[in-house]
Amino acid sequence: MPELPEVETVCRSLRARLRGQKIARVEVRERRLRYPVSRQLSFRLEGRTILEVRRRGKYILVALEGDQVWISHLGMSGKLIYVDASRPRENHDHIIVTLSDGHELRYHDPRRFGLSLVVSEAAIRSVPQLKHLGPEPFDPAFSASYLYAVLRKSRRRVRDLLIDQKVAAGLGNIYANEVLFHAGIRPTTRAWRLGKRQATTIAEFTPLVLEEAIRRRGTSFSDFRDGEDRKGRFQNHLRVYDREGEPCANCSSKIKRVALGNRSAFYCPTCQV
DNA sequence: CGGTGGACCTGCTGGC
DNA sequence: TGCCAGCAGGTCCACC
Repeated sequence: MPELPEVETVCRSLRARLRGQKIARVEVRERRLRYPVSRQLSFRLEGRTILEVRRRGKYILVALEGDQVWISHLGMSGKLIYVDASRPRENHDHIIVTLSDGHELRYHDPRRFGLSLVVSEAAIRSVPQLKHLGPEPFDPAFSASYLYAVLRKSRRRVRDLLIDQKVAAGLGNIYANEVLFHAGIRPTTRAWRLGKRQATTIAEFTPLVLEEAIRRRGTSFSDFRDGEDRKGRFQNHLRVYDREGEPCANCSSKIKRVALGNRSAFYCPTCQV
């Protein structure tokens, strides 16, 4: 569910709420996430003060005093929400963090595809899930020449390449499809067939689309909520994703859907070649 | 190494 | 109304 814009929205909405707070207590009610939650999670978090909240790809990093970082991934259906402690607990509230101001931070994830672990700052580089992440789309390293070099040597479909976290950290199926619409390229196109100009267009549109989605606080179909449990609004501005049969905003052709691997790709048959 | 398909989960929707 | 298949924003692994 949550791709870069959604994770960034969660981080921004939590940042001011969490900074400076002390973690009073951590209750793990369900350890069976994508990876089992360590029995030492509570011990490593309790008593520490939160310094900052940051993001890497689709991972949320909460830095704590004492050189510890609490890393969360929301999988497909996860939420990390800051709520009043009096609010009733819900099914699938797997981790409850009690804060010094009387609020709780709740990790909620029906499908349990997420992750939650604590490491030292120095160990972030060696966390298996993080160490192969590619450049952030807002980083200068995500340049036209970088992307062209990656595209030209791959026989994969361009949509598959763009959602590979080694290529661009944080891009997922929604935004890969949206970027390709703006670039005028079909998601099914083999990457090596694209030229420098097309690589440049993709490299330029990627941060623009993501920035626009962040401005609208992410895409909420059913699950996604920000750190205060509010929906995003970008679902109303999608050009192709989940719009099969609807008219293209540019040319009114019907948007098409194709299955690529196990997941859907969407495109305008007229605007995307 | 690259590509494909399935597995991990729950919940919602649409067709019959 | 009820049941069931299909599908969902992510990631990893086995297999060819």
